[in-house]
Amino acid sequence: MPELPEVETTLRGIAPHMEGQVIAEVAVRNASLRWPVPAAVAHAEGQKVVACRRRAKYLLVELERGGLLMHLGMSGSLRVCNADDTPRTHDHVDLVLDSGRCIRFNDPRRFGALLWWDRDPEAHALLRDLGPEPLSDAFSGEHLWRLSRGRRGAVKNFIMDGHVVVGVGNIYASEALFMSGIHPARAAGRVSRARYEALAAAIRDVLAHAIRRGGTTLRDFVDPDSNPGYFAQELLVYEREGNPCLQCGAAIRRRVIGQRSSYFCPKCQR
DNA sequence: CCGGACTCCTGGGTGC
DNA sequence: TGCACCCAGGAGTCCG
Repeated sequence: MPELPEVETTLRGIAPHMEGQVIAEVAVRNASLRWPVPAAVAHAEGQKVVACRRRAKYLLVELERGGLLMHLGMSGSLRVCNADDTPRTHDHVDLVLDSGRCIRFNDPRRFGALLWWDRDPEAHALLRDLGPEPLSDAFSGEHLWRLSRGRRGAVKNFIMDGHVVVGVGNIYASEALFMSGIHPARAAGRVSRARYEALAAAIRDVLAHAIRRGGTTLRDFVDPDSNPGYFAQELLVYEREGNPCLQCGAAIRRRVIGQRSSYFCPKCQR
């Protein structure tokens, strides 16, 4: 899944198929996702898709009245197919369009979500308290620096906290900290303002680059038209434990921080 | 408010 | 081949 670049790639894949189309049917084969898929998703039927958007890693399908909120969790994906294509294992929900095409939600681990909202998705409990988008003007080194004062938790956990900034998942957190020379376990409150400027720039760069490349392909990510992403081979530290740092040659280390694997260069990152 | 642990679930890889 | 075990991209929730 889906870190932010994969979600953005997914959005760009489905939007042209959905916008302006009427949703003929929401076919739920398995409602037990992270939260039970509510019966209210049927309100989408007969409605035209006004726009598809993304907020953090949530996909928003805006209809004339209300809309759908989707999250891909750790293993979810959407693909575009024909409504009469035979469903595969873990194909839990279809958004069938009047065009005869179908947006099919597949999620082996079922950590994903499909919810309904009535008005103003930004006010939804899941979206309300989120931090800025990393590729927006509201995100900066100054923002990170200000929020981090006095915080003693690891900087890696800090930048992965959606209340601070959205969309920085485990892979890109490791990558951005390497790019800015900051040790992932350093206390967030003990990183200087100048280094937060470098970190914010690295977060932007790594996410923007991954989006341009169509998302990472850590294991089996495919975009909605079933093309794989091509970013994985460019990762600098992630899953490179024991391999030489591309900057200094020291062995990359792996360490669990906040229950997640973190990769870093012990010489380049302080 | 903050930080850490736990939780949901399936599947792929590894080692015996 | 079988099986036990470990690990995995998220993030809400609970508890101290």
